[in-house]
Amino acid sequence: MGLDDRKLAVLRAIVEDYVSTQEPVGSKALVERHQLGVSPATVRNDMAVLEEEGYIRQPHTSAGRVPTDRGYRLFVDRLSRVKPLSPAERRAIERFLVGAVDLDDVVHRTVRLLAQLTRQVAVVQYPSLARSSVRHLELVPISTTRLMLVMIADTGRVEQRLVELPGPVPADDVTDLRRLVNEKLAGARLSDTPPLVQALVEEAPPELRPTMTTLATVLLETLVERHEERIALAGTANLTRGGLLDFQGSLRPILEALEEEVVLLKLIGETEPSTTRVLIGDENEFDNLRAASVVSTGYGPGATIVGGLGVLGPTRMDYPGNIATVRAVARYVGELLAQN
Amino acid sequence: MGLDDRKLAVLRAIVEDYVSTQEPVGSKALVERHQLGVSPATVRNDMAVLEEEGYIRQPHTSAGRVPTDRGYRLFVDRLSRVKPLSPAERRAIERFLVGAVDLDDVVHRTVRLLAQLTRQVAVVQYPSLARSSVRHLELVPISTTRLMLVMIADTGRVEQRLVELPGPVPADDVTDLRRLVNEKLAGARLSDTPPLVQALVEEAPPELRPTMTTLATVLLETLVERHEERIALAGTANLTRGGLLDFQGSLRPILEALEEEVVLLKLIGETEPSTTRVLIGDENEFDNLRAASVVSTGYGPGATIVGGLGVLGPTRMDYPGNIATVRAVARYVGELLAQN
DNA sequence: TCCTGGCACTCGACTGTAACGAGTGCCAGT
DNA sequence: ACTGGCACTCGTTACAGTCGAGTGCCAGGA
Repeated sequence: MGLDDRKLAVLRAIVEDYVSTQEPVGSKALVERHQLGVSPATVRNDMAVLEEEGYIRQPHTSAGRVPTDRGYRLFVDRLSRVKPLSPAERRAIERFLVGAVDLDDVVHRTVRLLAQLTRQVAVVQYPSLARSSVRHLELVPISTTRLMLVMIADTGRVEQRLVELPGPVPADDVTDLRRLVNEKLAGARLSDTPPLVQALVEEAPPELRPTMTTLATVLLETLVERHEERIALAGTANLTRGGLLDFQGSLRPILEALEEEVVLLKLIGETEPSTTRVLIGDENEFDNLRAASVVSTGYGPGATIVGGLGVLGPTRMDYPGNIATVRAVARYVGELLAQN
Repeated sequence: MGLDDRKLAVLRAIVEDYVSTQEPVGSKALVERHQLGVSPATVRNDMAVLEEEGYIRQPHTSAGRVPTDRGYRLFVDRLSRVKPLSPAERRAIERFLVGAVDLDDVVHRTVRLLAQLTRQVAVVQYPSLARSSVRHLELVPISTTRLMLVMIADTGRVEQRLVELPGPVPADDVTDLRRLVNEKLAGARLSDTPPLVQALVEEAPPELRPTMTTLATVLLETLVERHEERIALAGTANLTRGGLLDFQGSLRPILEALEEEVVLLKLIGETEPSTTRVLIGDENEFDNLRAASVVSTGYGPGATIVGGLGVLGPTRMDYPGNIATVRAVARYVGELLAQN
């Protein structure tokens, strides 16, 4: 159980070397590349202890050691300081995000930026509707029996949905509906809307009742229940770095997982306040992603969190660097959102 | 030069066998599996001719033959009939597309469906704005100096963009602007708008002039010039089938190409009327995709084409099957759009 | 008690050799 | 014009042997 300072230093050295060389690291190479002040034999003894405790393992007898998930965990928790970003990186972030005109634009730029800086797969969740407020609801007549419902959230997100009306509705009624809906819902948090929508139906003047009922259904369905979350993804080509050594030879499970929005949301969707989360190897709940790690954090204007973003890569990744980048990008995006 | 019927039959057999087995096919196996009515030796002679003409090649001496891009081309053009879809496939298409509520929804379902049916990477272009007409333009005040401009196209596409106004604009003016803009632009084809937008500015009453100018700039920028095209992608995990044999071992170039919208648009964006297009191997213009083939076609309500869709996979793909599926899906999507 | 040098051992990576067999090209015969 | 036969090619597989990185253990020394 006793892991003295030197053993920890050895573990740190193993993680760092393995991450950069991608090859099992042996005792001799270790003392050569790090100033440990002891001989290979001593390091070997330490390694034996570390292995017994489950922090490292040998791919096969007579090979060097490789960190286990548990080893990475210890490394992340206790052995690494977050790497400060280089000025070049800071500049890249600013340059990349300046000039975004749109929420869509912001999200796309962000996800590409993250992928480029970390050289991993990047994931950005659009501001969650559940954490947004309604800024405005617009009803646009498409035909006499069809409306386009457009909702604009305070985060800049815009959602639309076609509404099939039970019968023809004159233009004046649409104006009334628009007014009623906005009076009731504008400014409300999305998560608080269900009772308000209910009230809308009950308080509607009789002649608008059926239309309002339809509208209410769509509102609840689209804006609260259905695919209320959106995700942007970039950098899948980065999975092929380290030529098949990571991910034991098959990208298939990873690519499959990346196509599932639900999976991505669980991985990078914000949960706790604003801590950066690191999921190493099988710490995540998906079998397909047992060989992958995820670094994620929440972002939002000011102190509030409206969504999550992060990167996914092999367990053998540069945790300190990626943590720093993810945090920095999240902060910049937050500032950008705050300006709007 | 003389390719008699039997030689063509041999080529067809080679393509079919290679596509299904993924292994170079030899003369003996060929006569066993197809009723060619001649001996292996004869087939060998035919093969020698086919090789000389560049339709097939040997990976190495004493291996079977493999079709070249040119061979696939001949196969597609002259040796294959489009495979009729199985009833199961037809049912799958209908089941999948029924119940779509949204343009977004339609596109997402379509792209997943295509990926699933063909077991390739599927690409669907959103209805092109250039080929759409404006149904309605909405201006939503966000603050006194900011508007959200929302455009709804007749294809169901909705685009929005934040407009930073030169100065505060009262609500009444916004109403006027909305009316003016819609009077001028509603119903116009997007591609015809530039002169109309110009006229809008010139005809605007003096007090609205500066605001209208800003609005006009954004309109032109966002709706006509900038990322006016959108793309949905699915099935990248299918690239890993045939375990690295296709794509000579590295998915990297393919994944990189798939992240470039421009590339995808060039590949599946509609061009000629409504023919199905097949690009085999290096027939496409991208180095990264020399090992890939693309089957694509246009879709749209009725006879008009508003966008493209297709699949991308290894040159060794089931062309007749994929052509049939792509066409069928395009037709169904067209019908779906026509209903709205 | 802890560290070190030494030593025997393991085992994957690499090399060379040999046997195998799928597939070919060519030719003489029908 | 097709066919059977035959020699040849060459990748694949199996096996043996060598090499060397890396280990575990132990006895000796600070």
